Amino acid sequence: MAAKTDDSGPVIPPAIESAWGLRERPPKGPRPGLTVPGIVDAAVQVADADGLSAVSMSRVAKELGAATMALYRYVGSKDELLLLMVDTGYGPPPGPPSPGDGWRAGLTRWARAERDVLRHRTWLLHVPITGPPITPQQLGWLEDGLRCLDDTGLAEAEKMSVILLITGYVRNEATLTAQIAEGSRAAGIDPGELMPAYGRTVARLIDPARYPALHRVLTSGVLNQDDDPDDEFTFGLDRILDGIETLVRRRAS
Amino acid sequence: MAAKTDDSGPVIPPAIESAWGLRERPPKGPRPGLTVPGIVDAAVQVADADGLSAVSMSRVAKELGAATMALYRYVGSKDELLLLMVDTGYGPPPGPPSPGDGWRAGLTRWARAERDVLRHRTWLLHVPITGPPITPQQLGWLEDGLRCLDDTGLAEAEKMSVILLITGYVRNEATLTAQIAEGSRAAGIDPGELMPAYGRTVARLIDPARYPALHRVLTSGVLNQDDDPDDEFTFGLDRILDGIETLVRRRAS
DNA sequence: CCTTTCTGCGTAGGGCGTACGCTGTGATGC
DNA sequence: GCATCACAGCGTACGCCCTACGCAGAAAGG
Repeated sequence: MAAKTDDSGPVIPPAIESAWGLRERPPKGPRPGLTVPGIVDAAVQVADADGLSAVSMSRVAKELGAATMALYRYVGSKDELLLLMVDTGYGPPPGPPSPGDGWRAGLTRWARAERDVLRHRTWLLHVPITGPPITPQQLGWLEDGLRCLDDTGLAEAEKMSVILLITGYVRNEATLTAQIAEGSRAAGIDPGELMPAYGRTVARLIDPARYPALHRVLTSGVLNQDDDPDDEFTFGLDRILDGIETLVRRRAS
Repeated sequence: MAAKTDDSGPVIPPAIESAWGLRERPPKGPRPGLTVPGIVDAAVQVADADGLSAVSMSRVAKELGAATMALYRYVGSKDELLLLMVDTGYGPPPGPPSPGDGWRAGLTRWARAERDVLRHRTWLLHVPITGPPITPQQLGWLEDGLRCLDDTGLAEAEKMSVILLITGYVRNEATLTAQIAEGSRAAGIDPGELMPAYGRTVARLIDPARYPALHRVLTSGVLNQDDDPDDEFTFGLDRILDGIETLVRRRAS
């Protein structure tokens, strides 16, 4: 006669249940010296400071003054810890759209919010994603995105596809931007100098006759001007929103 | 007075130079028993058979009947090997668009070609990308994509952005599709049953009052119908192409 | 034939994640 | 007040990873 009677349905990892507040402390035994949120916070701090590759079980444990294996009383595996790190790393969702805003303004705000998070925590992009969102804040982001489409007349499946489309774009754009920053840091050169250097390298490698279109891009000097990454982001986002607008208009008529 | 006098420009890893055929064998010393393409092919075979995580230097060496450290005479690091694996894994680009086709048909064909590759070699999605494309076939894909936009009147920078937008979409879509397949295999359930199971799990976790839009999606039964992944792919691609079409029209007028 | 230069690769070092089992704690039931 | 027993902490050990280093032997030039 326990409170849990949901034998049906797939098994949820213990750490996920605790993220939803569905886990109470067993009455017996010694008091836990650590907590799941404490461990996750420490891991996030390590990732913020030294990148995702610095996040090892031993490093996180050291940060907490505990032994490596102590963590495994709280998380089932490193992957589980990473899942919780993503939930914490994204932070609270941006909130529902303002009542006056249309769907387009709402989605723009939503997309920029995610981009801002990914810009500050580029390690989020390196966490291997293992499944659809299942943690509270992740689903909160999804919720806030879906709400932007409330008055569009799109089918539920279409709303879902639109949200997936946009979040995919944001992640992709953030990945590319982060790569440039990371690449220039690794090469020890100025960030604004990386793409020109890349252009020169490619120009030296390719045969203009075999790669005419690419050669035209290179000689046009596109890579030499360092454009505001914000403009690049807005360009792609506007293209996608234009495409969605076409669909919304069609559904409205 | 060697043939190489390009001291300017960034350093290209030796393995990349050999991929461009810029490397001749030194006249002295014992004959190499291995070749870079042979090593890369072996690594690709391992990835095809057992996934990217099975690709270790020792595993590849074993496949070739060589010792682990022998590989380091040919590739500078594992990352370099991964870079070459991507080049080989993508295979030859799909070729330039047919003369009669418009840009939209051309890009559709181009996008589907990449999707087909990523569907057969899902490990390509797990290779951490470290920089812009620099290998022959990768640049060939880029070339063929750019050619589709030859007659659109877009600026070179815009063409580049469009190609980035589409390849990003294709990768994202392929990642999601692969995750479903991988997740269902890991959970040991039918692929068509995974999303419904996911829907049931989320429905049990969330409070409908706090997640109204999400709750509406779940109760609409969207996740229960297993739609053709091809339709999902086409939906997103058409939205993006619609958005690009708006831009092309504006540039034409 | 000797020297040079390169290949193959054995050894070893420093990571990593985590299975297993021991020690001690501390609330519960008698 | 005490025995019980589930559980927290964590030390040890295993197997895997990448790769720096240096040595033995092969091939070609002089």
